[in-house]
Amino acid sequence: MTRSSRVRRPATLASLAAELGVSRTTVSNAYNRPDQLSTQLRDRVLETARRLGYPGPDPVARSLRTRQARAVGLLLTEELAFAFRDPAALGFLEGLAQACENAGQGLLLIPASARHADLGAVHQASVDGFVVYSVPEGDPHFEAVLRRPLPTVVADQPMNTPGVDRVGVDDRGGMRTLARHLVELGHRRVGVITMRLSNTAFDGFVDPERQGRAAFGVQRERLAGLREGFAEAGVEWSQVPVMERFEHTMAAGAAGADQLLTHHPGLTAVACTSDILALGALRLAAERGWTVPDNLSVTGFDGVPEALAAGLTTVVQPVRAKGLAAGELLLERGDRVEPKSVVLPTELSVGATSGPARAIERWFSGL
Amino acid sequence: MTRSSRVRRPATLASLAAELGVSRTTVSNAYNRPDQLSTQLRDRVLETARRLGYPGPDPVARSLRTRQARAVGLLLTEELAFAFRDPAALGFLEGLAQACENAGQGLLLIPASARHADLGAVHQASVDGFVVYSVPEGDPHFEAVLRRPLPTVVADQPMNTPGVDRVGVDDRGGMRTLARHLVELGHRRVGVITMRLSNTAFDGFVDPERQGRAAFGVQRERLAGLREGFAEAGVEWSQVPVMERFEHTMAAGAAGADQLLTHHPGLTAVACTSDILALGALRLAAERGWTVPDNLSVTGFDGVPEALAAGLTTVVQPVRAKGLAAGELLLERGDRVEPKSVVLPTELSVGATSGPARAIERWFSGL
DNA sequence: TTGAAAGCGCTAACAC
DNA sequence: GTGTTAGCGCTTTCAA
Repeated sequence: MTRSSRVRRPATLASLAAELGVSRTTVSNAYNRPDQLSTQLRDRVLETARRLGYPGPDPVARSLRTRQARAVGLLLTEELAFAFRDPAALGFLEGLAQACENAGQGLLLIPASARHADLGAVHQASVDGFVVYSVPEGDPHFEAVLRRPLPTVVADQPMNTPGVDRVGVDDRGGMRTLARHLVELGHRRVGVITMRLSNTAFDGFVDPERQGRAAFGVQRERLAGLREGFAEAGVEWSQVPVMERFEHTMAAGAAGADQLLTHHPGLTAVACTSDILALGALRLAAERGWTVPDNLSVTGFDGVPEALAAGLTTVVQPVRAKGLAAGELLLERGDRVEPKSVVLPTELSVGATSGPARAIERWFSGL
Repeated sequence: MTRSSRVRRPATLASLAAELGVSRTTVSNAYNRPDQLSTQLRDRVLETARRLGYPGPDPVARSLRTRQARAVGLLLTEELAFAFRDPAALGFLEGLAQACENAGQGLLLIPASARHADLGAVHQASVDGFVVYSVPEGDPHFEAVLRRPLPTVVADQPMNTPGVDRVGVDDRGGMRTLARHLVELGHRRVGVITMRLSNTAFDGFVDPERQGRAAFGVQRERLAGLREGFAEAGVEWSQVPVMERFEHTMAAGAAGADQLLTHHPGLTAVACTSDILALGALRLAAERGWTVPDNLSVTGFDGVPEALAAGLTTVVQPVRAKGLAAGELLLERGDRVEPKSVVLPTELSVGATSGPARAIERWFSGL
């Protein structure tokens, strides 16, 4: 069978019915309700279909008629390829894919990076609902999703979208616990490296005012958790330098740590709002010849495999479960009308990168 | 705005036209051909749409009419979750996603694991074409794809599907080069660990006859490459023990190596058809207290990050480029009719796990 | 069991 | 710049 013969669409359900001398209903039934017609007739229909090269009911036409697409759309504002590179996103995706597979639904990845300014991809997505993964507040693609008359569940952010289901994790509580851990170890002079707070490219120190205005609610929450945890020990948040990095790579983490520690050489600990950034900070410490945690404590957030393998002290969030929950929330909603919010727990994983604060030693041994 | 009000679909293009007192064409044009009507009228249409809560043209109806879905379907026979765990599959996916994004197309992951015996997901996929990733010969889901009157490109396997585009890598040549490398190092007594040759669960030694019948063409090719490379040095293939493992995990690699080396204690090198298996073999060597490569040489295939980081001698294939090429082949086909085949080069990466054959030493030092 | 009729919501000629 | 007409291919009451 050559490609060209396969690519033409010769037969339709109607033409098949005509050929057979039966009604369209009968042909439709042969595919969709085998119990509605005799076995012989059904076999004759299927056999003739094969002969004519009829590939079965057209899915789009069927969708139009039945009003369902058997697929869920996934909106990420990042480039699609990012989803396959970022370990946390990957875990989420794996869980979501699992939920879809369990329900026999497809998963449509929608191209909606900032590059593509047009919203066509969202408008054109043939899906029964949307999962929105970690998108900043006010994102136009997200707003286009909301305009579609379809059920939607948000994962992580934006938070507090009225009437929309959400699944997230206890970002604030996790970070508060982490802060307490550092406090217990004696750390009072701490610095923070945070992922981007908005989608305008910026790298540098951010004051509390800008922190509060962050378009990424998850980062706001994680910073708030740190603030609360340190406040318990009397550490004034305004005295805690917070370094923002637009890119989310180890290189960005290293550069952020470099800038942070250059301007605040007295820090005994650096808390990062993601593992990737923390791994970068670790790398920088190594470059400077510092021993972790003797000269510097470094912590992360997420609990991605790479970080756990590296022994990073971090807050572990159940990324896979989050993806699974998002999918299930969407797929098993029935006729529920009240929006539902699921918050999954986080857990502190104490690794080998946090230890007692011993700032002075660094000056003797490290430099 | 509450969820329930968003979920209802109140307005259609027709009702909007009626409300406005214009024709449906005009409303359609307002969305699809802004240049076909005056700005004032267009604004009036859009404004009224907002007021009535009309979410814009229904994508399914539009697809039916225009005969395009702006999405490509991806068929993998494995569970979807697998795709997010296997590093080689991940690289492929990343490249493919990139290609889709560049073209403004969605990427639909189709649930088609062996678990779901029904082909509905394939039949129901609203896409403009399919990419099929590494599927065994005779796979029913794949055959269902072929029956759909849509362009299709196969990645890796099955090989030689008439009339269908394919992108793959030089599996055979890569392995031949690897074999020569081992030969140069003096290895003559070698064993092989291969990924599954069919989808019937089997773990154990496989004779050349079963090797030739393998449903996974890629494995056939890699084995053939080894055979040819060793043949040049006069090593008879029938004397080379080949161990098959159904699972594709490090644990499976370790178990395979254990069985292989127990039955053939004289081997000086183990060539694996994937990095994951090779990493498992490495682990086993460590467990036995052997030094690699002094007591045993171990090689892989793929060049995944983990393996490269571990210093594995392996054949590197450009997985990302393969995904990108698959997407581009599908999306940029124009009205080409001749099937096209793209074979990407592979490259030997000599790491720290292959060294001169020194079988005897192992007996003194290792046991 | 089978068939006739009525759309699902939209776009694209083509005419005005 | 705007409207008329004719489907895209299918499912689903409902009646026979």
